[in-house]
Amino acid sequence: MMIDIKFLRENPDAVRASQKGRGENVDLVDQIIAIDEIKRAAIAEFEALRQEQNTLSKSVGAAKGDEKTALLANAKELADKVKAADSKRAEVEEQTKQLVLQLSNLLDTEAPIGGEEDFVTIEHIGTPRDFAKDGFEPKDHVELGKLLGAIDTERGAKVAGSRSYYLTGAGAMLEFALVNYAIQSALKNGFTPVIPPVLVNPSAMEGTGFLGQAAENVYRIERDDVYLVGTSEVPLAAMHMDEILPADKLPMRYAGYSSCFRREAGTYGKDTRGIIRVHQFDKVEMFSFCKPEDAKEEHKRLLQWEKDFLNAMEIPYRVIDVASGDLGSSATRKFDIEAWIPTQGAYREVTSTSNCTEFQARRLNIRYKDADGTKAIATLNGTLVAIPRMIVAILENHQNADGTVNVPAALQPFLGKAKLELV
RNA sequence: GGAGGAUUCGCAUAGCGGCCGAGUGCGCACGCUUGGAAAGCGUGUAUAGGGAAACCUAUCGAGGGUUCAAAUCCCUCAUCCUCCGCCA
Repeated sequence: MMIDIKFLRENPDAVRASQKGRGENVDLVDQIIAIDEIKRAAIAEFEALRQEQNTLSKSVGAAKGDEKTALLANAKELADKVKAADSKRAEVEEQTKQLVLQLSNLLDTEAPIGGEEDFVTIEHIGTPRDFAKDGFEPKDHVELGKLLGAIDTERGAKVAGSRSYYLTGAGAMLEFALVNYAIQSALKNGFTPVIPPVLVNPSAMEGTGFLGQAAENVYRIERDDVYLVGTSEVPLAAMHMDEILPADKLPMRYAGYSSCFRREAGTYGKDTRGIIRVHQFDKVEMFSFCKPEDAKEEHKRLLQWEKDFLNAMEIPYRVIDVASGDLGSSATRKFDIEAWIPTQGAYREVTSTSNCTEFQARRLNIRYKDADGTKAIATLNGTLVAIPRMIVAILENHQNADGTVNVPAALQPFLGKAKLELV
């Protein structure tokens, strides 16, 4: 399930409003309410018959002789009825489940309503550099990557097709430095570092909500019925699938480092140059399990840690509150951080944090337990660093007239140098 | 890829057609006992669904089958362990 069916039964208007805000199917709500009633009737009927059968079966065991023969005849007839009622119940339950799975998460009432363009800018941090004042035209990351021997997109395309690349020399070292710095900050903030599987089974994919509208962007290995994850959010969320977590351990925070795979279907014209949009990249992802009542606070914390990272990289950026139509089915609210990319004269998404409330947890059957019993848990995720886009931002923002690039102070200990030199 | 074994309530196990939602030990919680603690004693200790409630229903890796009745019998699948092969 995703939305709590009891909640839906009692607050159908709230669910309708949410679906409408996302630009998704509103009628679904009424279809579900209708079939839910049929389902409950079917359950009641099955259970009544089953109860009768259980009682009768017990008396068969105790009876002897003629009495037993007579009871057996009755019991046989009843068994058929039970079987019929049971398959009816199973059928209706499955139909209900399929419909409920189509519902997206309930929108946060504070999330802006609208499409991709209707985001609200929350703040700007830092000032885009004035290259005119510095007296040179900025080079883009592709050119810088070549001069530094850091990025090789031509050979990437030769070997693996479009949207593929090699990180070499300083580029590869930059990745290691970024990952090490990210993991070190995550450790400070109470995260457990994780290297998760990137090849997962359908239930993990389904549970995290990536087989809905997002399915087009997922690589599937048909022969073995497994998927390549587009983010370590998937294995991190599914890690506790079918588990009950102890309340006193919450929040549980994981920092996953993994490769991410995206088909990028339907983006043919977009970002064809460089490594802004690629089929494979590495990323450090924050993931948190917490009590639903703490989720909003946790979301703010994730956002703050993302900001801390950008600040440490000394890159100007803005924070946006993503609008309802552009949220993804799991998220109730999403904040993106967009870094300033000088050669594009634009802010481009580098990290993103979503509050999924109980949506994923309900589908993955993850709960927590305290003194009062077991309850729904909330999940949240946020990018600490997505390597290629961060490399783009660093190269372009910190370049010098000769093509060398200054290394942000925070990265210098990890990279062992203050400047990337030409090769 | 081939052969065998396993999968039961947090953990370890018992159960091999009805008296089993399930016994025992450990663990855990509460209480008694104690100057305090340990030991001892007692009680409790899954999850989900339906119902206003009493209560009922489901779940012994998953799914199907046999049967009036399945943890127990049969089939399929998954995972783990051991051995063989292959690869590193």
